[in-house]
Amino acid sequence: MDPWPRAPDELVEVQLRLAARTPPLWRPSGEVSRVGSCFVCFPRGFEGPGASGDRAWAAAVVTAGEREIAVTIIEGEAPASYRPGFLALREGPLLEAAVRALPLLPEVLLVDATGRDHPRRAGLALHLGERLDIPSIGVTDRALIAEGIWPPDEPRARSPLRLDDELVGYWVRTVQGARPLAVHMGWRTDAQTAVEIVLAVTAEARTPDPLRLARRAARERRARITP
DNA sequence: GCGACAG
DNA sequence: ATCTTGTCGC
Repeated sequence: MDPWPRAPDELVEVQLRLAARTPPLWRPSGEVSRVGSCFVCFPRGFEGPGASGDRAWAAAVVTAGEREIAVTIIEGEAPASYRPGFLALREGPLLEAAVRALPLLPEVLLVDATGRDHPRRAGLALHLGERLDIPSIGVTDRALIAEGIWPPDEPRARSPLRLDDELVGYWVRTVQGARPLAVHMGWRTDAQTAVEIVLAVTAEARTPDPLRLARRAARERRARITP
C-alpha cells in the first residue's frame, strides 16, 4: 500500500481527487453480518492540537450482532498535530494499521470522523474507507462545516445535515435526552444507509456499540502504560 | 480583528 | 482528542 500523504498540500491534492470519484453505492444485503469500527486516543492531560510524535493507541474491532468477534490494538506515534480539515494527517495511518491488523475485515466501518462533510468533500471517514476498500460511515459529536438544526428530543428522530444543497448526513437522536449524533455518509454510503446501520448497531448507549468497543479497547491499552 | 473549527 | 464537577439512575 502506498503511504498516506504527510504534508498538508499533498493531502489537499489527495482529498480533491478522492472527492471527485464516484464508486458504486453500497447497500446492506439483508442482515449486516460484520460491522467494524476504529478509534485512536492520545495521552491524557495534553492541551491544544497535540504534536507530531505524540504517543497514540489505535484499536479496531469487528462485531457480529451483539458480539465482538475480533479486536486489534496497536501503539504508535502521531505523524502530525491536529488541524480542522487535516485530521487524516494525524490519525489516518494509525487507524488504517489497526484495521488491517484484524484477522477478518468488517463489511462496513464506523469511523470517528466526518465523510462528505468537509471543506474538500473528503473527510477521514470517507478517506479511510477508500484506502481499505471498505464502505464507511462517519460518526461525530458535531459537524465540521455542514449545517442542520437538531431533531426533536424523541428516540430515533433525525434531521438533515447539509453542505450547500447536498445532503451529507443526519443528526440522529440515538438516546432520548442526550445530544444527537452527527452521522455522515462516507465511502460508498449515502446518508440514509449510514443512519440505518448506525441505528442497527446502537443498543443502550448514545454511541454505536462497535465504536464504543473500539474506544474502550484503545483507552484500556493506554491505561496499561508504565510511566 | 474575532470567532469557528471532525479528533 | 482530553479536562471538570455535579447530577441522575440502576
